[in-house]
Amino acid sequence: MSRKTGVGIKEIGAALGLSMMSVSRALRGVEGVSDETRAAVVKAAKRLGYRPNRNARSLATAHSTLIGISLPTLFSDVFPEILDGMRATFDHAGFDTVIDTTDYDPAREAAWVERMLDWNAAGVVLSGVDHSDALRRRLREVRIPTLEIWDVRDDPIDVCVGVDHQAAGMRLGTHLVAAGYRAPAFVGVPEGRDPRADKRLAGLCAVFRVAGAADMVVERVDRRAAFEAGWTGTQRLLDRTGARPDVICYLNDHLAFGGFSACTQRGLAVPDEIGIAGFNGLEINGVLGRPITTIITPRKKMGADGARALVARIKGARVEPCMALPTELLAGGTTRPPAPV
Amino acid sequence: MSRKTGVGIKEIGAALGLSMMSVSRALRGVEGVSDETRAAVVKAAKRLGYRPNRNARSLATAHSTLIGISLPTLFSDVFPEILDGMRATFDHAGFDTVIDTTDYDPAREAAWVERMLDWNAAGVVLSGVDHSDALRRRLREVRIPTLEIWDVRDDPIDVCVGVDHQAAGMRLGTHLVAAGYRAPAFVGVPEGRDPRADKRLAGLCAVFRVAGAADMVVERVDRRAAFEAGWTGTQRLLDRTGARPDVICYLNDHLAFGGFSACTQRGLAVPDEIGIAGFNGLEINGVLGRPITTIITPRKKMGADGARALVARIKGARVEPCMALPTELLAGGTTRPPAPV
DNA sequence: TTGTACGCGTTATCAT
DNA sequence: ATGATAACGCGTACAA
Repeated sequence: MSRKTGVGIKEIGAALGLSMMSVSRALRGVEGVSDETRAAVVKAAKRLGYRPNRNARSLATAHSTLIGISLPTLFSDVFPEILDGMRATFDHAGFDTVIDTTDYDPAREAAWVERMLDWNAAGVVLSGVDHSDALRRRLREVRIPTLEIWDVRDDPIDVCVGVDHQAAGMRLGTHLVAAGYRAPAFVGVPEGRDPRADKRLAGLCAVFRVAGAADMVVERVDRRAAFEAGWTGTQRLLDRTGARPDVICYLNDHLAFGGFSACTQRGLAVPDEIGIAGFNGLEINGVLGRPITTIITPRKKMGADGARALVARIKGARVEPCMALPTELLAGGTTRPPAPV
Repeated sequence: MSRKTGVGIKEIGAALGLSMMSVSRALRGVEGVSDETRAAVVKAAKRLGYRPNRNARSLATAHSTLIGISLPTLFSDVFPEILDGMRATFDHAGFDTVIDTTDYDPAREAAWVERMLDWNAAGVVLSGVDHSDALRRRLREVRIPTLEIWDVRDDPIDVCVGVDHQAAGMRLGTHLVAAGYRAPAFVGVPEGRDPRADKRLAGLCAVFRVAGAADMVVERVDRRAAFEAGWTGTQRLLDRTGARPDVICYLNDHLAFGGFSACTQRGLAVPDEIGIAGFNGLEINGVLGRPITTIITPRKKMGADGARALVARIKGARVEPCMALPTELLAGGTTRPPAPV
């Protein structure tokens, strides 16, 4: 239609008898305008209710202030917390953030990256570090600053900030082994759906294997609802003939709480008959009489650090390509204390 | 800079000896191109890796496929669920969604609306129906399709889809009064922060007042973390000299669980010594041995219905301006059953 | 069916 | 310090 949108630079210029360029310069705060004309322009812009047209600006400059953030899900507070950490930094630096959720679908993630590129995004944030070669190549080709958050690897697409999930799994496993557990089980989502959880599971398995424990029994539940997934997975696990785990590890604390609830409802004493361990250190843990044994991850700091790194990359600075943040073991009341040495 | 971005319509035309318009028509799927040229164009576009420039398109058409969604917070799963309901519809209709969180700050919401207008957004979604007159006027002035979600009022800015929070509060109150409770308390966030919670509280107060109950005791906690807010608020409430509530209502089920936990830790028997009631019907309720008495809200359906309404408005259709969705009372195990008549 | 001319609002470049 | 001109990539209107 080529319809006019409203008050533009042209109108301001007309009202003041100035060229569009002077107005543009004045508004952007760049050099080359006298203080008085700048003041006049700013005043007129305010009076006329001028609003810059971002599309036109992006078209002219071939870049935008958009940062696209791809998250698998917004449930369970984990990614909202990471987001919380990123947002302040991005806002402060003048970027607009666009969030998309992929529901753990790589195809959706790839499609979303293309859409962001269509918008001339300034940068993108992906969750995790497991992406197809095609996507990795594509992002490097177009040289768009890219942050991979929540997980780490030595060769990120551009920069990554997260925690070492396999190491976290090993750390938890070591603690459980020290407590004398030898028949571990794991309740999570279908394999491949959450690569981070798979890595943590791998870490657990490795430690228990070394300790000569029984093989890890794994129960996978395909549900979005975390508490219910933990509850259902635990019921199914304990219904299995021959499954006699002495400790159950969960994808995260919400699943663990669901599992804890299921165990209690079955009359199993925690931690005497069965141990329960989660992951993340979610806030529900702060109100439980018996805190869940877990690994605390610095989600907010991760978001803040990641955002800072991405902004630096956008500005052309070099930054450490891989930042692994420390985690903390919380020895809760849902597992036995480690045996004294 | 005026730098070229990549392969555009021009390049495709040049490669095929066609005018830009034929290429544009072919790519957009509009009439006026022979099937063979269209096929050739599509093939060439794919081969050359053509990607449309959304900024240019928006600039030319004075509208975009962007839908801006403003949410107060992404914690506690409530808004993620509403979002979940909206997303599928918007995606299917070809819209890109941009999410922003305001942390319950009206100023942030207003600023975000302006940014969306700068991007020529196709429509906006606001949370709740309590917005400043200035914002209401502004949105109506620019005639942008606007959905207000989660709450209802007779005169929305454009359309609203939600539940009647005061009625929900009254419904819960009626149930509690029938169960014999006469000394109510409420634990929530500072007044004005969550207008929906304030309305529910008003509904509760009205019902208890009519029943001749003691004045509602209100404890407000300023915390983002829901479980902990409920826990802390309950401790503070019960530490007050003279506060002897027989039932505590909470802003939502997560706060209620925190409160339940606090009561249990203080040795109070639920529901015999004290009743606990929440709101929303969050999924944690599905794993508790003693489900929390609550009002179940249809959050996913709300999102879906709302998105459909907004898409209809964007397409110029008239729709019912106010859609109030039904809620459901869940008589859980944290309150006494209603006395028999 | 296809092409030409121009505009969308802004910024870059080169002049004055 | 300020202005004129062209360009960003695409779509509309109208002509051929």
